[in-house]
Amino acid sequence: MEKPVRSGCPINLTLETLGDRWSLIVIRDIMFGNRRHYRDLLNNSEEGIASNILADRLKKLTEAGLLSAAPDPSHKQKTIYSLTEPAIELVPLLAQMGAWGRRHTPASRELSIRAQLLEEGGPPMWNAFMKELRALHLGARPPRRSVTRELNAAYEAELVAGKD
Amino acid sequence: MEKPVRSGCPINLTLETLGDRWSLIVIRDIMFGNRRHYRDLLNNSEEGIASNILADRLKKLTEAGLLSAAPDPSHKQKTIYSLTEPAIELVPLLAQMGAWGRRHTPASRELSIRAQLLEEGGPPMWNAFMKELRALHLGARPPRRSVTRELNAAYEAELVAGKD
DNA sequence: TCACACCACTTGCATTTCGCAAGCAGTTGC
DNA sequence: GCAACTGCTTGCGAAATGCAAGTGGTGTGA
Repeated sequence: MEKPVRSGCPINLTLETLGDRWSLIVIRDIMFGNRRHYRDLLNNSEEGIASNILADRLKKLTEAGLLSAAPDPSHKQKTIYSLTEPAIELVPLLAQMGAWGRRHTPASRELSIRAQLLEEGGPPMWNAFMKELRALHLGARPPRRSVTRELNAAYEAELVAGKD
Repeated sequence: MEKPVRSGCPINLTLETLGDRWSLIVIRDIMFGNRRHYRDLLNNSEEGIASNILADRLKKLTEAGLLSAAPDPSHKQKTIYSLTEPAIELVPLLAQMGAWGRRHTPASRELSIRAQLLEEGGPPMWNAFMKELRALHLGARPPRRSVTRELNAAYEAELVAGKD
């Protein structure tokens, strides 16, 4: 029943679960944007994902063990999506993607302060951020310093400054 | 004429050029397998890429400035594909992909010694490897130490040892 | 010189995935 | 009680993918 695996190469295996145009966008929005509900992800995605694609990705990512879905206690109809540990450990990968895109992509605009911070911060900042994600998504003990706050503050400041 | 960009987020921009099932596989084979010709990439790819898809990706990656194509002086009919500097700077990203796939993927078999070496070696090894790629693909001055040789030696040894 | 293998692709066609718009049953807020 | 909102689903045309076969040109051995 399982989809056959093309090869055992770990790069290929990563590509088989995440190698499409939307999976990592969804994870990015949950990770950096802290969007935890379907509607949030659907409407507040800058890229405009289609509803059926979003539903499909949420299902597949959940089946792949990268997300977990739970009912929201404050609202019977809402489902709350959380990152799992494997997804949290995508932080270094996303940091590298951001860094590469920022440097080598034609249209890379200035609106990438978070990628820049993550790039400059390097592994220590990634680790701090991952700790914080574990607190938010896995219920672990929260760290003292909030990297998310730093990232978002910088992002908001930039939005106000040079809106496009 | 250009395809519209979904958003300026650098992660998204990276995904728009590399976010499909084959682009990074092709780059991986050129990068780690040193396959420089169409036939090489077609036949020796473990994943079995289709010929039309390969042609399409080579074209797109060349247009995106990640590969360059040149006639092979030793054989008039052959085209030799080289990585460009932006593609070489994907080494950290691919290293992270390999590391993640090795750790979090169900079928990740032992046949991933290169990913492990690259993971353990960290940024210093990535940099050494990138230097060597610049020598191979851009005609830069070759470094003293060959990381490629190390990686490939380890890979061959493993192939002999635990063939699957 | 002539057949034959090899070169980088193309072409045609069936299957799968994507993307858009609309719809749906249940829930909440006023 | 009704409109707005919840997480999805459905239908359908368009695009991407995968497979097999073919094309025109070239190097190579007899």
